[in-house]
Amino acid sequence: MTKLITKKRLSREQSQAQTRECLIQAARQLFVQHGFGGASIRDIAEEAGYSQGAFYSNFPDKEAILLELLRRHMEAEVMQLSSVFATDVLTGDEVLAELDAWALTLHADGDWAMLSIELQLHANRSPAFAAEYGAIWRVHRNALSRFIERLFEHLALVPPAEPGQLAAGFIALAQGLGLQRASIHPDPTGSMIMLFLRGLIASAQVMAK
Amino acid sequence: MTKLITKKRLSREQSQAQTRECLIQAARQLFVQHGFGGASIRDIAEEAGYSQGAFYSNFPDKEAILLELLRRHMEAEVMQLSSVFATDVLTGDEVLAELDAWALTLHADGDWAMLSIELQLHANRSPAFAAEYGAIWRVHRNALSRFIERLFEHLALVPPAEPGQLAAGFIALAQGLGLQRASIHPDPTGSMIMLFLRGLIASAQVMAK
Amino acid sequence: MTKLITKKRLSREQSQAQTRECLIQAARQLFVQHGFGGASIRDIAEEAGYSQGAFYSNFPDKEAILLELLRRHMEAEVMQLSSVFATDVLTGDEVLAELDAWALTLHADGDWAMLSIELQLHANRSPAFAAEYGAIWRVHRNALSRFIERLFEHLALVPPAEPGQLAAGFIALAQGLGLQRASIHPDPTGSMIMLFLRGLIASAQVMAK
Amino acid sequence: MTKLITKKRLSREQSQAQTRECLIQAARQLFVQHGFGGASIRDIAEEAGYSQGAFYSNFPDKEAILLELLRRHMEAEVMQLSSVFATDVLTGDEVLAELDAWALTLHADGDWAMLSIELQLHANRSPAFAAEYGAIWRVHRNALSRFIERLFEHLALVPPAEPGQLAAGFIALAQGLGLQRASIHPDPTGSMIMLFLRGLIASAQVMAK
DNA sequence: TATGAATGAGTATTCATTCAT
DNA sequence: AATGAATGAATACTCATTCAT
Repeated sequence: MTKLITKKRLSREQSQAQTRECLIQAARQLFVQHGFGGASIRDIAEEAGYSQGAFYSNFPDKEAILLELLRRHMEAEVMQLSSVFATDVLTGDEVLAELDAWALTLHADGDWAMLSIELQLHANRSPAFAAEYGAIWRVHRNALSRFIERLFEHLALVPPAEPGQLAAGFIALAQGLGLQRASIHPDPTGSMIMLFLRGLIASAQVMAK
Repeated sequence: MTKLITKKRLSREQSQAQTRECLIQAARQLFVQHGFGGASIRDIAEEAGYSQGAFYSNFPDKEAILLELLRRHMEAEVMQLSSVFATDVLTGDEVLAELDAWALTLHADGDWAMLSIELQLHANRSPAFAAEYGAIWRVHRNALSRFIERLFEHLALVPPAEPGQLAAGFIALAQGLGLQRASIHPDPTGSMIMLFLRGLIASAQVMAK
Repeated sequence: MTKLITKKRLSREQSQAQTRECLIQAARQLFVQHGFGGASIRDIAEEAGYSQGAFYSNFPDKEAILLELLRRHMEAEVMQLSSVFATDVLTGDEVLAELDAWALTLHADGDWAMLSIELQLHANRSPAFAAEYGAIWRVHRNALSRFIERLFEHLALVPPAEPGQLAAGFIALAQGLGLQRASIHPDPTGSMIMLFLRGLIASAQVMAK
Repeated sequence: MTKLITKKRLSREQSQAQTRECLIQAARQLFVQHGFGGASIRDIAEEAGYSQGAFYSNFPDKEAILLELLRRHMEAEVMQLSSVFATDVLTGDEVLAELDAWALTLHADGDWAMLSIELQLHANRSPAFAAEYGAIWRVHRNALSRFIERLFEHLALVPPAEPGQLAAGFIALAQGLGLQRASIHPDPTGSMIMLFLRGLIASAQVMAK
């Protein structure tokens, strides 16, 4: 997102918020395209239509803008999942339908897949970043985990493994497919995830009364 | 692996092979630790105990050593898979046991997961590299794909999707789990993969006679 | 020219202009002394009293500073020639006197000869540079060419060859003499040029009415 | 010139002489194409079909092969000029015809023009090289100088300047035109030189009896 | 707040040269 | 005499970061 040239006078705060926003969107785009290491602050600032100095007026360093992106994604993700939880009474088929929709969502936001991998990789290397990242990741996994739990309850089946582990597995699958999608071939991320999920359901045992 | 200071005289060829080997192992280690972009040739050469020039006497550029690592891993992988194919008469259960062993292998080589992701990411960004990488990747997937095909034949089941796609799915899962393992928690990649595989088997239809 | 340490506060623009100027003069000196290939950016920056980064804040690459030097010389050259054209009514002898003065000017700027050769050599090897260089060179030759044309008109003589070719010949002579001057012996470039010019005049035919 | 693969056994000396010759021709070609600084020893050795070590078995360093090229050119040049002097009785017109032929020779050996400039430039920068180069250059100029002297004697004219200076002027002109020829336009070096020479003749005074 | 010139440490890569074979 | 792996210093160029304006 490039700097908007507007005639309306913005208050100081509004104007700063706009600068921040432009920088964040530019960073997002460039991290996705070239990775965290491959995107330079100069390029981010330029893409946003500002100077390098503007970057440092808004963020202490390069890592900070990556964390901001993570924070934003988490917010979106949480909202999405909680909207699924909103309607509490669902049949097993309805839940699967919801999941289908969620899987397609993953597919749609192709950018996020790459960004998510950048985040993960950076966490693997920067302990400071790992702490913040880990916390957010756990929230994400727990949400997915509770979802899976509920799904099996609805179906009156015993999950074939601890729900937390299944959740981690699905996140891994989504990340791995995202990694491939960019280069290998246009692949059906969504349907792949559903395929594995249906497999898990098929192999689950009926719950003991 | 640092340069070995040996008193034994090595022949020319042996000495060169040693240098090459040291550089490759140093590169492997540093690529895993800091990523392709994060590992400098200076560091690789230093870690190996040689000068930067020694690197360029052995490899045309930085990408070349990454490809060499890929080539080596593939050789190992292919040997491993073909050893499973060696004994032709296996019951369904025997094949699953073999697979269990194979899945544990994946887990053992923890480094490879990270390296594999570096490879994939670099391919996503360097078209020249992507060409070479893609070729090797396809070989890998096809080997796995034929394996899956055989497995379902043995079990007299119809695979729930095209074997090539299932293969890609398992590779994605392994990569994604590897990505998590380094930072999140020590998790049982192998058993996760078996879990999904058993699910697929459970959801497959019996083959029509 | 080394960085001037001044106590006076300079405005932003003035300070940048000073940096640029120091770099240009340092580059000029080192290109003359060691050639384009032999002068490193590190040396240029150091000679100017700045960091290498300062160079790249002011010029996109090494070629750019060479072009800047060319541009500057051309401006000076064009101003000089146009001042000769200024007074329109000149007798043949007066024109020759003007030329004598101009030829001595060539001699004065001893450095330029070497720089001019560096420029030409670099153009012979870098097609990108050749394009820019060629354009400026043609302007130079055309100015000289028109001058020669006018001179022969004044003298009512037919030039013994196309003025453009004669201009190229004089430039070649000046460059060749410059090349020798640095090492062989201190020789009077100016008078040599006049000698050849008077020869051409002597061998020219009287213009038909 | 690439290594010749011959079945005939060469004596040790012959074989070394062949290696030397190949290296010299390869160096000649690459110095012309890329300049002295731009041609690497690795490239020269490779072009000749040998290893870098072979270069150092035959020449102490890079400058040595440049000097060897100079020495060879001098031999050729001296032979050429002395063949012109061979026939002692020539009319003025015959001498001009000879000169025409000589001028065309200059044109033909386009390579030498560039090499000559490389030589001159390197002499301007390396005092050690300059000493050797200067000696050879003076021989060349003196030969040309005596030639010009004789020409004017034949024509019974007083040369318009010291013959040594005229000789230097013609060499400069030839070098300058050579410099331009590579990049600017296909130009008539030979005829340009004759044009200037005829001019000098036209402007010369008849010799006092 | 935002600018962007300047810094200094870093990058991949090249090269003349050495030396054990 | 010829090889070519290895060296060490140099090269053009990039980048996150600082700071006077």
